[in-house]
Amino acid sequence: MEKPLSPRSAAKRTAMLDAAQACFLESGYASTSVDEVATRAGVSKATIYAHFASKDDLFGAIICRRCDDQAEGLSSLSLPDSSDARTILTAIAQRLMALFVSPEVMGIYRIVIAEAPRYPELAKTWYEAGPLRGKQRLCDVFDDMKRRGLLDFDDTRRTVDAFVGMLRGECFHRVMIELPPNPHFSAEATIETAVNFALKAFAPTA
Amino acid sequence: MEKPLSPRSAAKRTAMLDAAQACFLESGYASTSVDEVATRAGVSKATIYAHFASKDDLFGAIICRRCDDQAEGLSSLSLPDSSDARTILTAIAQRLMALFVSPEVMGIYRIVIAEAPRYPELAKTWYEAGPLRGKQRLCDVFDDMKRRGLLDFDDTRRTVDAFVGMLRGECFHRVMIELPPNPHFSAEATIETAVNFALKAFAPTA
DNA sequence: CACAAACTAAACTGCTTAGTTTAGTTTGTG
DNA sequence: CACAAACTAAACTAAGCAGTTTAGTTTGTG
Repeated sequence: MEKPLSPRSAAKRTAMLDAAQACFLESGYASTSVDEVATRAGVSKATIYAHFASKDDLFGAIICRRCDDQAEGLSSLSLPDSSDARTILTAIAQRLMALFVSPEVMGIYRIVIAEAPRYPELAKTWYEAGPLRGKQRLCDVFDDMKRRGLLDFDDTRRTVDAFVGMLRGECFHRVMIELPPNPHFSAEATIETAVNFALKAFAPTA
Repeated sequence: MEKPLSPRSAAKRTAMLDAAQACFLESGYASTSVDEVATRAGVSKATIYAHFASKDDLFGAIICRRCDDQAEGLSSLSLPDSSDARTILTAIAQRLMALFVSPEVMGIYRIVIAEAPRYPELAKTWYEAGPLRGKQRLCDVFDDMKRRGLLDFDDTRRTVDAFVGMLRGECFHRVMIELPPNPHFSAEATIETAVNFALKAFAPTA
């Protein structure tokens, strides 16, 4: 339903989005000026306003692009074909944790949270394209493990929600507010605790 | 090590901090002007600059005051004197969840996250006075439960971290980015899932 | 090469903001 | 009531910013 868009334009557009994303992640939305974005993108300010109606519109375009990326990234997230619950859960937790603390995902997370009260629809779009879709995929994996007798639990969605939540502890928060890491709460330790926790709670009794 | 401060001054100071906090929580740091704060506090702008060296300084004073409040609030957090693990864990989870989603705590959380990259020491101060101290208190409670044979686990801090993490799931995120609540992930359901999870994993075997 | 679309640098408008200054007023205290 | 500290309203400086305009340049295409 959209643009053929000449190759030259497309390249500029990408450069602008990349630059804007970098600026916003570094300095936040309000503290980033359109001139900065233009300079960083190697583009004139007039060009930015030829592509985007306003600074808000540019912000929206960035979030939407990230949503598309997330959708792609999720479908390529493959898991080991193991029949050991610990192996699978650990692999899931490692991938999730790596995602959560990656600078890009963390940066978007920070900025969406900060701007959510003023851009509720954007926050909604991001949340549904990212965390919600991700959890849906995890539900499929958990259901599959249940079917294979590797785990036993009642409500898949709530179980997955709790499992993912355990990964957002001290370690995650320290990255989020840029505190030095605490070795007692390393990513590995957090993952191990969560997996042990889950195995104890959901090991099949039968 | 500080100021006696006349009662008149102290009242104005409080009014300024209250107004500034409300403004920052509503609109974020960058989007709030000092004039707005002055108007809201019923105070002249000159008075603000008589009390605080800069807008940054004002921001810092707010975070510090919240830290003091948190420290007080935590020590008055009393728990039921029960010998049933479920009762105690549920009470803990309810209090934590109520705290997490309260507008004031949520507002500070959002703003600290958003501004953390630019105010790392403030974020650190806040984190240590709030979440970290809170978890320390929880560790005491968990240790006590272990001593009384109500729970069994290895590493207290990691266990508490995981338990608290489970409360920061879908429900919490929806509040954070102001999405309408999902009945399947109500606060009550989240608490129940987390408590069931913990009881299964940490019920004493002996 | 001619033409149109997309771009550029730079100046410009109009507005907002942090922070200061001034000149005068309120308020508690002796 | 006299005095000093704290306050006030309002004007002011200096800077930054979103967004526009202008006049001219690059670039792919027929």
